Amino acid sequence: MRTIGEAARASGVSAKMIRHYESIGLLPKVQRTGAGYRLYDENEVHALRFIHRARSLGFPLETIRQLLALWRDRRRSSATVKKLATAHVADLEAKIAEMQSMVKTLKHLAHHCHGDDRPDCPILEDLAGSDEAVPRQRSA
Amino acid sequence: MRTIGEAARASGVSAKMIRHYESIGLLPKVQRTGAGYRLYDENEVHALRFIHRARSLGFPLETIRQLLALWRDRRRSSATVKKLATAHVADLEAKIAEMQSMVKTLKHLAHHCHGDDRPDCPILEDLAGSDEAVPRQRSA
DNA sequence: TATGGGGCTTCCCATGATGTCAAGGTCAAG
DNA sequence: CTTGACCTTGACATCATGGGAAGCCCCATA
Repeated sequence: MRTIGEAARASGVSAKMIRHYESIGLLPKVQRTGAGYRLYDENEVHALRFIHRARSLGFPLETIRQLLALWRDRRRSSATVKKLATAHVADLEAKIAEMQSMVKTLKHLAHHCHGDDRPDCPILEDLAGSDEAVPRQRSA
Repeated sequence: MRTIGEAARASGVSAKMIRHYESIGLLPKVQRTGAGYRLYDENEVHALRFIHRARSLGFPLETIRQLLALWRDRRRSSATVKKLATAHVADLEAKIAEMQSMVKTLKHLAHHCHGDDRPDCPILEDLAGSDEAVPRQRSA
């Protein structure tokens, strides 16, 4: 039986987050000492490590909730787990693609920016709407 | 002069966000009608478009604040702008690398997961700490 | 002119995951 | 008994955005 601080150190999840996970029902309420201190046994610390690892792979807490349930369910099908993982991979890849597109654009713009004392800058021109830059009050 | 809804449609920034940007001082307070309706002129809509574009490139609002100031400063140096952009690119690339590492691990795990009715699943094994899975109460 | 619909106002709450800070109780060692 | 480390809860911050409620305003149409 460990206190929350010990469980935090043993799992890599901060005490703050352990309490938070409990408050949102990701973890069950654990035993308490007479003074109200939380006490964690080996199984609970193991679940914390599970969460920590899942977070490090970017899984959102809601998915981790499902993963934990599957982990505990001896009758689970690996297909269910795999679906969650591949869906997460798709999410990640979508975000990566979006960011790569940003990087591409930004690098292109930065490449054409002198980066000296002069004020002229293709980056600002792009942001300002290069193809429509400061239209002199198009009477609309 | 446009109302907030018109400015939103013209800029791509939601009315909700326009108000928010004003409240955090990203945008100056604009003119109001007698009834309290905000009114936007062409310059202000232009600034909104600027923000919209910058957000689409992933710039955080604090950086956009600086970019707006530079945009308005005729005595700016393009070097300053370029620094902001390249720093942002570095941020993006760091996040991309992190996510790519997640994807790599997840794909590897998923590849070895049967994805059928059986419960055995390398993904869960990894999360559970494959190399240390359920240590029978290591008396610590 | 009355009424309705749509737009505007402000304010509060929620998201997702985490952190910081504060005020107070507790425990163990000295 | 004091001190310091640890625990408790709760509020607030981050970052950018959305949703919704309550209420006022404006215009068009019947």
